[in-house]
Amino acid sequence: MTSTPLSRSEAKDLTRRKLIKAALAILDEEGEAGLTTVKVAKAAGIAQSSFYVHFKDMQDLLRELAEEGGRRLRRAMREARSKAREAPSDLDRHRETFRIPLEAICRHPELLRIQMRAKHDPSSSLRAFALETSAAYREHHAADLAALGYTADDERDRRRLEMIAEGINAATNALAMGHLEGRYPDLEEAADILVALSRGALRLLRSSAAERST
Amino acid sequence: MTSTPLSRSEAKDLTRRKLIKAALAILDEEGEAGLTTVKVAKAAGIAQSSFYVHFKDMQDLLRELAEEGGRRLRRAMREARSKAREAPSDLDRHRETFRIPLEAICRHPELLRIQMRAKHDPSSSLRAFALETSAAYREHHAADLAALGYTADDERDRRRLEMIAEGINAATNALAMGHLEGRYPDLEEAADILVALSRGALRLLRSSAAERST
DNA sequence: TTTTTCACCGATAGTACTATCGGTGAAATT
DNA sequence: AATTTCACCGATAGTACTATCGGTGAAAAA
Repeated sequence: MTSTPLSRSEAKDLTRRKLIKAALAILDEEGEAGLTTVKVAKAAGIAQSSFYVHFKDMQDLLRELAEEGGRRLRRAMREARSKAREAPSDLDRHRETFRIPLEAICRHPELLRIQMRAKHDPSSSLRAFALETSAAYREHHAADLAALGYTADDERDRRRLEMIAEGINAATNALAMGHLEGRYPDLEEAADILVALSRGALRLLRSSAAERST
Repeated sequence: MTSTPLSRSEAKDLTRRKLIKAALAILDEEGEAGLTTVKVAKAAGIAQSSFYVHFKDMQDLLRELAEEGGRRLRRAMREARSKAREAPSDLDRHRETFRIPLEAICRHPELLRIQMRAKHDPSSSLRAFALETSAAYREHHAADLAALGYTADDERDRRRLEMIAEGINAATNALAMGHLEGRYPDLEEAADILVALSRGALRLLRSSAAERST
């Protein structure tokens, strides 16, 4: 065992991280309603009153959580994009566009669970964050589809592209959750379905583009 | 104005319905966390303690709400099926399969909001109901797709059909919510997208069926 | 008419959580 | 070595909600 001659600030930072980690676990297991200073402090191994040494109140902790979540998400989206670019063919690139987020969700399912919950809960402190995240991911995906060659020239096509992105996102989340619940054991099959779904939608864009050029 | 010589049982039933209605409104506006006997009773115009004349506790009211919701949903699914059958062509039938639920959601968006929230909230008393509802709707939609001629013979195709149904359902909900939020003003466009999405997925089933018969 | 029933009331005990307080000891500074 | 700082502690006042109590008056039953 290594001895632990922690400086005061190091020790404080460690406790703070413990609080955040504990909050995340409780948030996932019991939801925002079950998240109390009593439980978080106990799980982090400190007194309830000491919670306030680190955060002004629970809102403050949740704000921090949202900021960290946002940072992680932006990093993940950047990485996903550069990874997908490595794919040799258009087909592979299209497929990677779905495989990567599916795997990301399965690596940290609690983040999606928390986000999906907050998105629809008007009382949630994380709601604004969840809505922003959703919008960011929708735009990201719309850009991905556009990068595959389905450029949207007019207002209507841009809206369509966004609808497709939103629909496909929702389907991605649903299938990932289904996988985690054990209903769809093979993640590759889920990716197949998503590719097929988006193919159908993109065919719509292509056909309307062809119509226009007639 | 008609005079109101209500019998005792009629008056009680009226109060009960007022409580349920108030609970639904609060559930939609503030979420399950904001649902208290104080607020529900006040909104229904009775004393907080009188809440217990009608329900054992809040769980009891939520159970009643879930049962009523279940009854409504089953009725709506029956009606949707018979309505879709009226469509003259296969194409129209396919489109109606999406138009009908989209319109149903927009008629009572609070029901979907409450359900989506409960589905992901482990602390929710309505969670079991939300999960059942989800599963029922998934099966319903899978049956709809099968009725369009995409019969699933083996295990793999059955699972695929279910994944498609789940994905399309999620997309339907997402687009309906987007419409309600004002992002997608035209519900017909949303239906177009959903038809296109499902077309793509069903093409996958058809191609694998063709492959098998080679 | 007399008696019983019961939906509703106000009061209140009990429970859970928040947020602040002064006190303590060890780390950091002087 | 003396002093200051501060992360943490236990205690507790304040707040919000739950669930039960006995009381009341009007409807229903006798």
